Amino acid sequence: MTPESEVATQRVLVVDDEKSISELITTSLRFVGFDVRTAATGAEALRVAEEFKPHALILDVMLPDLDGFEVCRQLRESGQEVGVLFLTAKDSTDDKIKGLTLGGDDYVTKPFSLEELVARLRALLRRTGVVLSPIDEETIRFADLELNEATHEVRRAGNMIDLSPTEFTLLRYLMINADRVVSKSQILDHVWQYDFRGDAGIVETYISYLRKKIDIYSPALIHTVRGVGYRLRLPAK
Amino acid sequence: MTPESEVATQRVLVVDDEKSISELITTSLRFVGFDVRTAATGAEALRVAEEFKPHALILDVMLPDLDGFEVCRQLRESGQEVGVLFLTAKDSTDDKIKGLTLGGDDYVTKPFSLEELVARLRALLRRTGVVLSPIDEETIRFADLELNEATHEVRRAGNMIDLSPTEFTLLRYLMINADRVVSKSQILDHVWQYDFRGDAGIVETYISYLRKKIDIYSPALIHTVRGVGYRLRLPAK
DNA sequence: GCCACTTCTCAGGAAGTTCTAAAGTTGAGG
DNA sequence: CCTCAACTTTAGAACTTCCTGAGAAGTGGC
Repeated sequence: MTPESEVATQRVLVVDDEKSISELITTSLRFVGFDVRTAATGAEALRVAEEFKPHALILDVMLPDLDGFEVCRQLRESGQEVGVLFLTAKDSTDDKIKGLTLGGDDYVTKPFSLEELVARLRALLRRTGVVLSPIDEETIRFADLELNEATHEVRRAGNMIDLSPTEFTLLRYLMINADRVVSKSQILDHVWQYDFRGDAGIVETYISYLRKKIDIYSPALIHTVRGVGYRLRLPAK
Repeated sequence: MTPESEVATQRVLVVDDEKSISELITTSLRFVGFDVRTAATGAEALRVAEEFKPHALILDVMLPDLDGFEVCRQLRESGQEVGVLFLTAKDSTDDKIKGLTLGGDDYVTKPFSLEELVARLRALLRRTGVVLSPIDEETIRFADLELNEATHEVRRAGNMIDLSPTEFTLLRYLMINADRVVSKSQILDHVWQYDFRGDAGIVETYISYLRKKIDIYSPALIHTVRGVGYRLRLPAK
């Protein structure tokens, strides 16, 4: 993730009772320029929201007191217009999760990758009309590469390219950091789920997959900087 | 490393229980103009940080009491906005060496070279918005030579030059000390990892590599000062 | 319940880097 | 202008990093 100059600051309230999770999210969001507050319970969330007036909530559905949906309901009842990104367990069979996207809300399952979370949050803010920064575009471009957040479509020189979810997230991370060298551990930290226990070797494998899909066109855009990391760049003059 | 006139002084807290390491770092950082304090334990780090209000921490993850992550957590909890450069063992199998590069933080593995450490620290301060000195640029220039930290690109008269990691670090050291004579042992102490056991002859070899890459253009910039060391300079008129 | 797809691990080999050692060259002092 | 130490350059051995293919394991669709 990269520091960006936001035109104005978007406020996000993070609600989770697991300290490690809420810290992870807070740190990342602050770094990419959000104004963040946290709450550990539903009651606290309602209290903080009242005076903080967040543009969006990141809300764990499992809270010690009220559940996430109830927090959301009460908030809306009190007239606050706010998009909500729910955090749910992967195997959640909760029916309530369904239909979330109808209301403009969205959900992300735990464990998530930080790139994914931030991308979803941005999409949510876009949908709910809170667009304060020019980086909140639906399409990211670099050279003849195009990546669309909304449709998950990727094109090189106009040709559609089919990517798996991980490949997509990795490419987006490279594109957001175009021209800069990113190390394998940075990639691992941002693109892979936070509970991934393997080593950075997997990044090499995925770079190889990506190259086979996007660098069969020339010029090659994904470059290795030996001993340092990878870099998306146009060939030097 | 060389004393530089900083516009204002950046405060760095070094936390490591190995005295030799923390002294090595402290001496180097002081010399390049940082205001440095040290702590040997996590508890001490928290105490010192409270009143010293450092801009950045250099923090060993292995401490006798709290570990580095815990120190970092408690510090952030207390509202201190501070970038952290973690020091970790190279072969660390610790699961926690995950997510270290989030939030603008970074890590360096032991053993490190001092140039590498200082470069990373500067990059970190740049990212976290503490830029007090003109040396904190992403591009260093001397004559028609350009070295970019973020892209790892080196150019001479606009031509891209491909350098290995050691060559890159050596050239950066010469450029930071442009016009000054640096001895072979100074180079060895700063550019090579602190546990390097070979002799200074290696510096001659790398100077030779570097010349073949950057001084094929004229005028030559790397000059030998017999019996003293090397010096980057433009020919006298 | 089978098939397609994705994720991840592993291992062999290719490529690049580091370092030593030894031979060649330079230059300053006598 | 001879000599010797200081420096330069080269070669190559040892090592590290990176790339890629193959396959196991897991997941989801139909």
